[in-house]
Amino acid sequence: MRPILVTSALPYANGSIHLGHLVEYVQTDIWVRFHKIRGRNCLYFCADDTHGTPIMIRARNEGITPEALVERIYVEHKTDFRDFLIGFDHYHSTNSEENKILSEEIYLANRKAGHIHTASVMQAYCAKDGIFLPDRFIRGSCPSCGALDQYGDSCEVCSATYSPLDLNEARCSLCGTPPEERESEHYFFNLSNFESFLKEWTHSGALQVQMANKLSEWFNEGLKAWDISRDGPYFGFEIPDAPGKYFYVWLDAPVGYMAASWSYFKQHGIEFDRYWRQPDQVEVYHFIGKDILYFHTLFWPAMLKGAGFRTPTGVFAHGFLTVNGQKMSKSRGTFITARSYLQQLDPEYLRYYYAAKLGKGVDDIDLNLDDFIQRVNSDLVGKVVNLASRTAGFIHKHFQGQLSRDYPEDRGLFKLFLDEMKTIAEFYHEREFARAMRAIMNLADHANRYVEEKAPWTLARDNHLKELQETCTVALNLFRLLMVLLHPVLPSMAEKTRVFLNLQDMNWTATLLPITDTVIQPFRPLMQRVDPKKVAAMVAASMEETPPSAHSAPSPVPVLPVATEKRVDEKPSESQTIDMDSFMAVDLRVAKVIQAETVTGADKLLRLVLDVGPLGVRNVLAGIRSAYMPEQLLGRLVVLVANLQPRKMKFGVSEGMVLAAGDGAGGLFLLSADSGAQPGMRIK
RNA sequence: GGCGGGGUAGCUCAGUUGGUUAGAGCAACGGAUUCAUAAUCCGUGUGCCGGGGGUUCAAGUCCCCCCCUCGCUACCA
Repeated sequence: MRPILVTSALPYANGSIHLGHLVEYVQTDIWVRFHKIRGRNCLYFCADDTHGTPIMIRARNEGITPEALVERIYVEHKTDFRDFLIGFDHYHSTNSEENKILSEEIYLANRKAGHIHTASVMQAYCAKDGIFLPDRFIRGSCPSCGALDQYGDSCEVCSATYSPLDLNEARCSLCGTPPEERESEHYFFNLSNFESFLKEWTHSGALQVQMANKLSEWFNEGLKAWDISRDGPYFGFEIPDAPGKYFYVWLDAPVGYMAASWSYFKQHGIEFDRYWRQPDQVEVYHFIGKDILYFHTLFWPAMLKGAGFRTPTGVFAHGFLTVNGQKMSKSRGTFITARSYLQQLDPEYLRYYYAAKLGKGVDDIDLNLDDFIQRVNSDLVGKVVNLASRTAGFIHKHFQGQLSRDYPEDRGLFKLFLDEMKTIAEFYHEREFARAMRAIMNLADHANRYVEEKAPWTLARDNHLKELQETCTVALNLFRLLMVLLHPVLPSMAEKTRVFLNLQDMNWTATLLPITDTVIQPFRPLMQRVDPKKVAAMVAASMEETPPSAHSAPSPVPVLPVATEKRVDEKPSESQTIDMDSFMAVDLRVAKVIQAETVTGADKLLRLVLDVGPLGVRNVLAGIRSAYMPEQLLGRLVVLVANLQPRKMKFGVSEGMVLAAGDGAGGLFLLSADSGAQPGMRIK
């Protein structure tokens, strides 16, 4: 079996770990632990994602350096993960030497291969703060509905999307200064160069079907070049040969997977290239949330491919977390951090509950707190722990902790369990944890039924000691198998079980033999039931916590920054020649603007009513509001594409298109016909 | 607005290529039991399978329309 390398997405070093993040880390950790206890060579890596404007700003607000902030968060994250029993082999940081070296290497290799180009970009710039402002750092009133204090990219009230430069009364959210437009040279990664490779890769079985389908939507829309640079000051790595330009945080974030492993390999004498250059040697899997699919299934494999590295064997996406059926919310107290959870509750409750909900798909999962209490108590305490609790007493009371010399007749239960374990192993491997948990609890029911029917309390009363000892030996053996099965989910309880039963380990080997003729420890509660009061206390405490800053917006998923800046691609598209017929297929006409008006709710459109002579009157929605006032268009002659398929839009049907020149960045210039031309004349 | 995923018992969810009286766990209710962290065991479901049409001998499962919900995406024509 080839070794496997597994990662979870890197949490952003701008905030605390919360229950939404933990879905992914718990899911990955269970999968990794499963493979490990079955003896497979498996390594699990992760790191803090440390770069970008939000980190820089937060550090500035706190009056510390970004490095100091990142270091502090690193310790916090690491502690949270440790306490949730997430067993990384190494937890690293993207702000590391390894990451810098690898990011540069990947960039330079791609540049050498011709996958990088530059282009000019218009962006909002705050002169006072001296930085280019990401969309989320600009606030103003929505140009569409007028709602106050909205982000620069979309309106939370009417859900309109727009450019930050279109906001009314736009202000830098840091200092309140109105931003100015400024041009800057940016570096782009030519994603479209990888289209055929990506199409092949995404259908190679590396992805879940739902994900592959989503990908084909993106392919249909066309792959766009990716803006990978940001202007300084920016907390990140400076781009080689480009002073003042930095890698966009999303460029070096996934490289963090490699950097983390490299750091580990150096300490353990493992060859880096074996893992990252030779796809036939090792399997590489990334666990991610479905929100960052784009980065992991397009940019990331393309970057790796372009730089001559191997690509991932699989990318597994999961859904979002809701709490009590709704988005996590601070006002409802359901935005719960890892730490507030731990202050009240046992991490294994949550690990089990998530396991009981998770499948291989990308569906969202719901943490219903009442269900959580019932489910954990009933399954873990009532069924599993109870099995040991109800039989161990007899073993100590009557046999000084000694199990039967030989494994007794057990109605075939031990064998049944072993057989079922094969199915359950398959479930684990397929990430069908919910099915696995159901199958395990079904076995627990079998075991409890056995105890019920043998009625050891009656055997004790009637002094049938041999049978009593045998019955309890069987029950404890079944309990042990259950705990081996649950080991990936409940590592701490598995360890307590190991001590309790005096076992060498709790591994899941192919040849599990019954334990007999041995002395076990006195039973001690292996898990306390969930106390509803503590759950309530946790919610209450989460309700009191006010958001530390406006920028850590609540989100049900691991949040990483997303590129949203507008960009201008200077590179002319590959122009092919067309024949005369193709050109003549376009029916261009002179048209006269007889009416022009703004469109309510649309900040880029003008509604034009055009006189096209013999063709009648046309209604056209044109995206030219940024350059023209309606009044100045009245009576003007323009060029109309008359046979364009009518387009139904949110604001009505557009029956054609008026031609204008523009580079997408700044100006927009309508074409017109010389005086003397008449509406409806054909242009050719 | 467009695209995609959902909508199945009080709760959380399964339901294979359409085929017998639609399932599981938890909760609830009735009974048993008392070894066990008020745990366990037996028994109990009149669920318009979101609504309405349609195809079919037969539809939760296929087709069309609508409603609700979540996500992505849109001011471009």
